[in-house]
Amino acid sequence: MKMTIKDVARMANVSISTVSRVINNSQTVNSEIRKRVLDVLEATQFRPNAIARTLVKNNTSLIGVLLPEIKNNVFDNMVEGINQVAHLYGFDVIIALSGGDADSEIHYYNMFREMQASGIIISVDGIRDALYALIEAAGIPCILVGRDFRDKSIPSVHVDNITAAFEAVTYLIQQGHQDIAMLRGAAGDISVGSQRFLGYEQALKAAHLPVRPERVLESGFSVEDGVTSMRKLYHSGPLPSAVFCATDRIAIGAMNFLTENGVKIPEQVSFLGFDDIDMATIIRPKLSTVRYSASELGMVAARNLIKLIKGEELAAVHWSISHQLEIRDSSVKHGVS
Amino acid sequence: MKMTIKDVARMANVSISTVSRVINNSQTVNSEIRKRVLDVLEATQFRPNAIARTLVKNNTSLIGVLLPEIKNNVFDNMVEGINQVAHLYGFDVIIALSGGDADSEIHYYNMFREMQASGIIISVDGIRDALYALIEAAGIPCILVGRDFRDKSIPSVHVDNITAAFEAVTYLIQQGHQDIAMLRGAAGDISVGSQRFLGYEQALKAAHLPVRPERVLESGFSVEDGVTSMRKLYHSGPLPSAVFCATDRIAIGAMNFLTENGVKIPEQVSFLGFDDIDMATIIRPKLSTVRYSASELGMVAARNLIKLIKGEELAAVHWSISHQLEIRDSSVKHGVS
DNA sequence: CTGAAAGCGCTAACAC
DNA sequence: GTGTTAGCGCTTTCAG
Repeated sequence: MKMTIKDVARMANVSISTVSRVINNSQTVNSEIRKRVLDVLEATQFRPNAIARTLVKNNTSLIGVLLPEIKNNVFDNMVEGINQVAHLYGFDVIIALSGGDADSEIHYYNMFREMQASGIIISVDGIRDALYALIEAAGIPCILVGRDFRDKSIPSVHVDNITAAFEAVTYLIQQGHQDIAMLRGAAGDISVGSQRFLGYEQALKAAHLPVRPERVLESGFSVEDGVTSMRKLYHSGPLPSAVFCATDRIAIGAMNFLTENGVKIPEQVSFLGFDDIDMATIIRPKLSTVRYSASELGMVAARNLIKLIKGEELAAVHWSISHQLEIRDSSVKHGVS
Repeated sequence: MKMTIKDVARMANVSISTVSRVINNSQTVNSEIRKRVLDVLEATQFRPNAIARTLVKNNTSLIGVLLPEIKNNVFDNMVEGINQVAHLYGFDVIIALSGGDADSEIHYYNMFREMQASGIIISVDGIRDALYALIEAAGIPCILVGRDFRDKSIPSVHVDNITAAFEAVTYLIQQGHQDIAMLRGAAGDISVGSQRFLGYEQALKAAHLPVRPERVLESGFSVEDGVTSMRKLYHSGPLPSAVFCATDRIAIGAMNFLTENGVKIPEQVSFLGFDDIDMATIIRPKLSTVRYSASELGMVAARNLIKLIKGEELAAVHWSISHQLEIRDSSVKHGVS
């Protein structure tokens, strides 16, 4: 069943180089012979061994994408963006899922490397030292996506989380809210949640409002985490008048919890999320949120990775893509009912 | 930057075979020499070229997974299942996204093949003839996931869509509903939507209820498609008392449309979905649906693929995994308010 | 226990 | 325009 060029050559009564030439269209071949080869190729459904080809040509047209998970909508759109521009330039993209596990990240990074991938796009919430060192040591074109990695030297594409969060919270303040809680994601100084928290903090300070620790809840980034955090907040005293959430998923969980406990949204509590996932417009009330284009994130990453692969000069090392406030039904002026 | 075993050998003052032996632990090497090599390996962060290794060993431990998209929650859980058992057996899994495009499917299938993947898992809504022929010709271990492919000879894993839909609609009938509409997905005899429609039809017939074409709406499988279909139904006369949807996403769109038009769910119209995606429990009312484990789908697929790869005998060619009705808040007895 | 050498399937000089 | 041949980087006999 498994054939080689040699087999094809024998069947078509030509040399292996001739077969290689017609497969790759690399040189003109006598049209009659060419046809003979083509026929065998068709009849046998032969496919050249890319492994062998890669070995001699010493380059692939493969882009590896390393993701923690795909449950998150954002990744899906991002991959779509990557796919789109990669295909434009003739690159194939393959994806590996790390599950957020550090060992797995290293494992798959090395797998891409061993597969001789031309470039790698990594989306991690916070990059760990070991991976970081590996990327630098390996020297394969690589772009980080997601968080603001401006403190690092590896190129990255991201949303300006701090500014976006600052603007979101400032909007809430302008709407008259003074007691604004934040449901941030995981703690630690490496995560998206931390950057969005920074923006929250700056906005409050700019408005001379106190940052009260008891109004800042730490958790994961999931719907369930939103429920948990909100439950804590709910049982710890009077409700804030607005809640800023590090992700839409957190916001959705939190809103569900409140609704089930008879709290009216947005009349009693306003909500603002981040990411603008599909669900944001599906739930009721529709979620006000910070929108950005995840597919643009992917496209910018892919485009620059390809430049890197081709050895072209990069215009910058870190790119941020734009964001907008998308005000919908989960937030209103303070005091409105 | 890019090194070979040769470089390592030179640096450690040994032969390349010795280096290979310590990398692969394939033969005992004098512990002192071994250490010398290990040190160089560590210092240089050297990684062997998997391409070359694969070429000589003529096998990879790679499983390729071909998906139409990842936006759909079901795929995410499925991949998780695949990952889990693949890792158990020492396989790496890589994913490619076809976007549902026929050419892309063939392209990526061939890519996996050229990469010498040991096996391939393909999730397609309906498999097209060209791909099918290719799979048969290529002779690489392959498993289809998703639809019921019992009419085909390529092994498959799936939910028994017909039976599940039959049971779902029968439940609705037992609840007193007589006028039950169906929002099926895409038409054509190859899709999941068609099988679920078959179950709907059988249930009505078994209860001696008429299958009225004007109560069956065709569309895609998305939330937006649900809105569109429901709008049509809404403007075409009296509302049915219950609606069975081919996917949860359709159901969610349809429910949103109705809610926005002042229709009470489930008091006026009961809803039943299919898939039990995350959103089903997040929206209000919580969606009654047919539940199955997508990760089980993935696990069964991976397990059997690995058997195929190892040349072991398969207990069957087609497996269906179990399903349950998950009754929540979107459906009630007919006439209850 | 270690090194030399053959060869995996393919491409790309290089001859003819 | 076609065939012969030398590797690509690695593993694996086969000698020593």
